[in-house]
Parts: sequence; structure tokens; C-alpha cells
Amino acid sequence: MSDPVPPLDPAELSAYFSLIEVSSLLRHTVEQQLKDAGGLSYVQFQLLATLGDSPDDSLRMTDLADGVVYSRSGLTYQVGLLERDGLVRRSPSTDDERSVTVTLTDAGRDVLARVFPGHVEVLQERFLESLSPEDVTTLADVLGRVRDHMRTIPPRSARPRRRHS
Amino acid sequence: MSDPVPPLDPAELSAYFSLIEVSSLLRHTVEQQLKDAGGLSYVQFQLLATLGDSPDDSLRMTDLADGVVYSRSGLTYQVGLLERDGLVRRSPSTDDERSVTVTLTDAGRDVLARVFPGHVEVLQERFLESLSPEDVTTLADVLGRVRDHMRTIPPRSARPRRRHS
DNA sequence: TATTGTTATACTCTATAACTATA
DNA sequence: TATAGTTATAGAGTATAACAATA
Repeated sequence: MSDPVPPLDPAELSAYFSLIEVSSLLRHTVEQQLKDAGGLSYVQFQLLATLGDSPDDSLRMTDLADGVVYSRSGLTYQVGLLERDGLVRRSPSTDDERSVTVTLTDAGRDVLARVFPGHVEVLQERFLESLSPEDVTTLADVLGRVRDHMRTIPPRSARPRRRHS
Repeated sequence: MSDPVPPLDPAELSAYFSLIEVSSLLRHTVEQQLKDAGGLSYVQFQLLATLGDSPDDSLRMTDLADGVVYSRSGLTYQVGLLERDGLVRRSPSTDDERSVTVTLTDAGRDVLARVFPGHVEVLQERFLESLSPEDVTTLADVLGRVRDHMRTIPPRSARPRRRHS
């Protein structure tokens, strides 16, 4: 039939399963907290936080999508919600008339600030508490490498229109 | 106001962000593969795989839910789909009349087998390829510890009816 | 009274395809 | 012709609450 698939060894399986369970539990807990504290979904929080880390608190729609959302319409939808709630503002980009610049508003920054302490608290309690500083460094290092690798081979579906190939 | 929140250091932030991005990308890719290869959602795959790892390929509904699904109705829904497709069978439990035993069918095992090679392939390509054997061991160890810690402090919402406390 | 599971319902989110407009 | 973004729409998934049955 097709090429034989080398089975995963126990350590590989264990790493994979732990990763999935940890991220799933962590995300679920964080999602709760964000909803309670600021009425935000996780995706919305990521979008606001990404903007907050950007020069001028602004980003083009396409750049804002990176790593957060897997379809263009999904982004339009989420940004639409954020704009409806006054957390974000959309304006035509000056350089490229096709694109839209999204900017964090003061209200958006406020929500971010209101939500952040609880967010950190959850991370401490559920994620970091069980780890030594060395563990954290190692994790950052190893997972950072995986992340870079994954970005190198983008899932065709994630950026449908980035490269035409 | 409230207690000050010690800010996260760069390594902590980096570990957190990498974890989220890696798991999100990985899950998205795997989800695609599972859908293409076997018409399964990730949750459905997890449920089938969990059953496949259990004695008699069987588990009570409540035990099947652990770590996969965060509400009872969600589990009923997913198991309903699997049963509709003949991948799983529900029967009354012998010991406790309230509970339902879910069992993997032959068809369910077949789907699992059909889907697995591609699953492993995706893991290799996107996750394991960038890691040395030592990295994998470390990851399994550290994330395993986090997972154990998280299971110790269950999110109240995850197991609404496990402990009444 | 607590636990197991189901149902109904409402809601959120995502994705595909068709579309407009600009490069 | 390719890219940026929106819209309409359909579908999948989730969660809450009310419920029935058993422990």
C-alpha cells in the first residue's frame, strides 16, 4: 500500500498527549477567566494583546490574523465584535487603499488592563507553579524551536492567500 | 485594591506563548488530517482513541469524558454522532443502572486504524522533526508534571459533578 | 439527596464561496 | 491577475438548565 509509518515511541506519545492535555486545560481555564473578567473570548484577547504589542497599537487586518485566526472571514467577524464593543477602531490604511488598519482604543486598553492580572494569576496557579525556573527556560527554548519550525511549513489552510504556489 | 500581581518574566511569557501557538497550530493541522482521512473531529478521535486504550474497548460515559470534554451534554452529543456512524455502541452498564457503557465497534477500530498513519505523519512532520530525542524526553517530563499538577486542581467547571465540595 | 445521562435550546464560532475594490 | 477585506450562509460545537431514573 503506502509507506510504512514508523510508530511513535513512548516518550514521543507522552510528549504529544501531555502537550494536548495541558494546552487544552489551560486554554479552557483562561477562557473562563477572560469571559468573567472582561467578556472576552480567547481569540479576542489575543487580538487585543497583539495590537497592544504593536507600534501605534495598530495593525493591518492581514497581519493581525497571523497565528490567531485561520480564516479571513473569522477575523472580520471577531474584529467586528471588538469594534461593536468599542475596543477597537477600523480605518482605511493610508499606504494601501485595499487594506484596513485596526487600532486599539482607550477602552480596549482598559479592558486589557482589567483582564490581565487575573490572567497572570491563572497562569501562575495552573501552569507555572509546578515548574522550576529551569523548566520554564527549557520549555521556552524547546517549544520556541517547535514554533519556529511550524511557522516555516505553514499549513496550507492557515494563510490561504499568502503565497500562491 | 487587590493584591499586586507579580508580572511574568520573559521566559515565562515566552513559554506560555509558544505553548499556545504550538498547540493551536498542531491541533489545527491534525484536525484537518482527521477530517480528511476519516471524517472525524479531534474530539471524536480522542474519544475513539481513549476507548481503544481501555479494557474491553469500553468505558462509562463519565469516565470517557475526562480530559476530553467539558460538559456532559457535549459528551452526549459527540457520542451520539459516533453511534450514529456506527463507530461506537452504547449499552446499559451492568453494575450501575444509571450509567451507560460505551464500546468501540469493529467499524470504530477500523476508522482509528485508517486515520492513525496520517496522524503520526503529521506529528512527525510538524512537531517531532524539530526536536532531538533529549528534547522529546524533556518535554514529556516537564509537560507531564504540569499535567499532573493541573489534574490536581481541577477547574471547577470541568467536572461540575465530580466532587460536591 | 446526589449522581448518571439525555434533551431542548440558544449561542458562539468557523469556514466556504461569492463579491467589491484596489495593486 | 493577485491581494485585502466583507458578506451571506450554513454547519459544527458548546453550555445551561430542566428533566428522568437510579444509588
